[in-house]
Amino acid sequence: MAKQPVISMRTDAKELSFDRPAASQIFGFIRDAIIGMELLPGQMISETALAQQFGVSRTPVREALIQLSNIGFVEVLPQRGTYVSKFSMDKILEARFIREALEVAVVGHLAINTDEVTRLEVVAACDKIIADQKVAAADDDALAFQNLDDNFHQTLAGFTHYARVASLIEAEKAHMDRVRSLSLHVSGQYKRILSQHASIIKAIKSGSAEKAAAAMSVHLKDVYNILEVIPQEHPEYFE
Amino acid sequence: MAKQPVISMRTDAKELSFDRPAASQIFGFIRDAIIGMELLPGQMISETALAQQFGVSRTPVREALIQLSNIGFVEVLPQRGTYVSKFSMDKILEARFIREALEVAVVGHLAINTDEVTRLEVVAACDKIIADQKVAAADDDALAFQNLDDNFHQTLAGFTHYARVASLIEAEKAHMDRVRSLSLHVSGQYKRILSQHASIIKAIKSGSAEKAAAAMSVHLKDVYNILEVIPQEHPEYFE
DNA sequence: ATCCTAACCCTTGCATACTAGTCGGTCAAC
DNA sequence: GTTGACCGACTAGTATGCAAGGGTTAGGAT
Repeated sequence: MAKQPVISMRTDAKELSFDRPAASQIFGFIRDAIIGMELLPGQMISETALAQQFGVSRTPVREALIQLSNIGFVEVLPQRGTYVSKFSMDKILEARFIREALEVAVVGHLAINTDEVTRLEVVAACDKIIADQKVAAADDDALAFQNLDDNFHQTLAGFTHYARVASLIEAEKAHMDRVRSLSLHVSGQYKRILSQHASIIKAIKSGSAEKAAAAMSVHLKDVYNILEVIPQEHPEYFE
Repeated sequence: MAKQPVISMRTDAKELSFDRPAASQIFGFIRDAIIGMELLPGQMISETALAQQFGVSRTPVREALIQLSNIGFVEVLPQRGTYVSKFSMDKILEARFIREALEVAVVGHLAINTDEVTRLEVVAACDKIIADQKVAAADDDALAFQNLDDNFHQTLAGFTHYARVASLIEAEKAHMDRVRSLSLHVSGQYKRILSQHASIIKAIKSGSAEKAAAAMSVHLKDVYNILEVIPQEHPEYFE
């Protein structure tokens, strides 16, 4: 009946739970697949195929894809198709700019616009994360180290109580993580990243907004520098 | 046939052009209506009513409303309805925080990471806008002054060539403009705003990132201070 | 009069069908 | 061999109908 052999009908059929909107769940699945490079930059995404895989109609899939295009993960070309976004140096630099602007403001805010009790809470929470990161570094567990890095930056943003700031930072970081997953030089960077994290916390503890901002700025510039070799290694994913 | 008397079938029927997706056009119309306070905070929005007014089906209207909920202009409650977002001091402060972070970074970037030719272009473009604003202030034309203010900030962001930065700033500013439209004290502020704008440009011209950032920070804090009286004047729009 | 219940109407979420635009291949004309 | 019209198989955009759940209200029992 179907012209397509429907070979992979169940290949990666994900189970959707019933207590949450399907569109939102599908959004999460596809986003994770893109970050995890299961869906490759430039690859076409078929609304109908996804609808079959998830066992739903095109409508929720379509709504998920629109959301993904908002955060720059896919591009939808009317009447032509929907494609996983390729990387571009411009977009990476822009993501770094936005993230640096926000995170610098966050640590500056935490350093001066909070009482000492809160500041100590921040320091305690982040010191714990740094300690865990040292363990992950000793074990050479890049994935755990990565997750703790996420945790570190989200914890800082979380203490501002600005929920959207945290989610913006997370979104910008996700773009970087997608690119970074192409390269695994990370393990060589443990020590530098750890000492940079420590500098940021030290500055917040001392109540110096300038030092905190400067430390965060140094950290992010350094982290993004790792990405500069990737376009040559994987030109097929860039545009 | 219809249970509704269809009284206002044509009340504000907008014409949609055929060369662009309906959903995107409807998004623009509703967003402008919300900024212009034609749709009031807390007011319910009916998908079906809007579909009738625009002469389309619910689908594109629905997609437009989802987009609007992403930028925080409406809230959609499943099975209950879609409502224009009310204001809240928390959200206003957060919008200010994000905007300040980005705009401070923008002027800092322009002050140091550009060659002198570009910097002179920035200064020239902004000086022109400031001159126009002086005229608008002399005429007491608040609307023109407002539009030029938009222009000023968008021009600065535009020179970074980071398109998403500009659009993020615009989005955050839109939230403020919506609140500000409740109050028309603006006319008393012309002189201060003008001199603040001039300070920002002067700092960029001198190539001092610190001074430029500080000047922008002062400006934005001052502008948002105007909003602090509004919750008392219009508690019905706040939550 | 008060409380509980059930029917109804409204909402958004999803499914399905249809429209129109684009790509790719085939085949005829030159 | 090259070009161009045509046709079929895709695509996203839109229309419409149905399902599921919350809110309100009328009506009956107490």
